[in-house]
Amino acid sequence: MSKKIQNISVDCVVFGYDIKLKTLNVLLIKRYLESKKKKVLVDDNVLTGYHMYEDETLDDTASRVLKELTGLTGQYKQQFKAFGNPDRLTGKKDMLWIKNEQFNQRTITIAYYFLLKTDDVDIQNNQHQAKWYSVSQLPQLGFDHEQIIMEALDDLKVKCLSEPIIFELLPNKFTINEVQDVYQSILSIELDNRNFRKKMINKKYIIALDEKKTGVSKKPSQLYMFSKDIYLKLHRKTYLINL
Amino acid sequence: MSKKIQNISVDCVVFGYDIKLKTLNVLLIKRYLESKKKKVLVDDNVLTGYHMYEDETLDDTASRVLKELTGLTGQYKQQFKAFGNPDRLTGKKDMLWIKNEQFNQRTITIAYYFLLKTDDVDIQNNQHQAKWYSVSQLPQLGFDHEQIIMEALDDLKVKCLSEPIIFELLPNKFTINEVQDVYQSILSIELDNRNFRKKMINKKYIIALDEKKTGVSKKPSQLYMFSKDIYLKLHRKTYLINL
DNA sequence: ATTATTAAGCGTATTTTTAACGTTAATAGG
DNA sequence: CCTATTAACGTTAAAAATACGCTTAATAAT
Repeated sequence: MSKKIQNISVDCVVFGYDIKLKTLNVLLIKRYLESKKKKVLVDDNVLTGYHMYEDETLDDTASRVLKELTGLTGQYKQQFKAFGNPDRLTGKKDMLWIKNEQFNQRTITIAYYFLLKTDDVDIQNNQHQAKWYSVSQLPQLGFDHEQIIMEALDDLKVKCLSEPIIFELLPNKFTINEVQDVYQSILSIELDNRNFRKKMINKKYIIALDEKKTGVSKKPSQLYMFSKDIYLKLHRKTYLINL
Repeated sequence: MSKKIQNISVDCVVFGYDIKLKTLNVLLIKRYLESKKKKVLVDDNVLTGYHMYEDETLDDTASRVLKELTGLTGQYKQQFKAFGNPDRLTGKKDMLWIKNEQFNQRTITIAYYFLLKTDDVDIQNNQHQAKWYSVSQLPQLGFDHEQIIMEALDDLKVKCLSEPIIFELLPNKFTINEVQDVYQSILSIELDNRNFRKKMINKKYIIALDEKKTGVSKKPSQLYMFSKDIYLKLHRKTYLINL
């Protein structure tokens, strides 16, 4: 077993999109304070994160965090920022009693976010009591984790406008309106359905299937899939100065 | 004096724009290997970076690196990625002799880039023998520093298209053609001068001065300045899905 | 069975932006 | 005074974004 690196951790913002409720969520766990003498439940929530091992890459550590939390592997992940203010772990007054036992050293955390579907996570049988929270209604958060989530969301907002990562949040087969809903959830805006639809259908890498989605809505809706192959073939970067 | 954190460093990619040569450059120093017994000059170049101190923020450390290297403070800086592969410091064979003395521990580095003008740095009286190298003709680089520079450049390419950071590389008063040259240097592309000029002049935050630049070229050229105030007032983000 | 409701989907006019390229203007140097 | 050179203005056509009217096919209510 490889050695833990004590002062470096990887924290993961696990974004999960709920296709039925049309909400972007974050997976959070309850926080415990542990010292040699006692273990106390704190009344707030935190991201999951682990310390790095000596022989791991940063990406490895992030993947390990996700796997232990959700059982999932191979999901889209993105390192977006390192956090390391000296007071980031000791901001709260209720933690002073434990300060010298657990937090006698600075911890720098490298923050990642993951993109997946809430449906893919079995939230019931979960040792960490993990729960989904809508990004628009976050509960009380521990440490600097609210800041970390907000900066993850900012990065996601920028990135989803220029890269097709939105499809990481949807099933393989989706309707145009479902894509629109994802954008609206992430960006907190309203889009014109007719113009959005036109734009999407014109993309060569959005492929109409011989299949319709029935039952859910009034009129059955056309199903599409995203072809990463076609996207990659067509997209050598075009530079558009847009200040 | 505060304690050094042994396994966390901040490496800085110092981008300097040379307005006369129209090149984007990186400031590099010669690499030395130091052990208790000897100090040897290695035949390659590296970025500057220091270990963090216990009471510093990451931004503080980055600013300290730049100040010690160039004497400058308050320059534009951007944290862009953390690097931490287990083998990142020990890739080269010539370093095996020193491996167990200096590099017995993993070092994670948080990488920043800075934007400034080559003119602002006094390269002559420099204790580190720092030198500018064009990003298109980089010399032999130590560790994983070539990768770090390339990823910094990638980030800069993306960011300069959506934020007005280009002006960090230019003097307060500049011509439209000088702005175009910066874009061309960073992006390695050619732009149509007439269309570029039109686009720039139409921006409300690009302000024509009562002054012309003479002597350098044939026809005297109009000088402009960038107003950050106006930019910030006008720019609530507009969302343009551009996949 | 008929009708109202609702989400899906098509179409068209207007404005804005991009892209391609022709032309004129002001200087330095001979 | 002529020429080379860089600055700067202008025109046009194509493409993209925006705004908005209208039809269609299902389900739910009467």
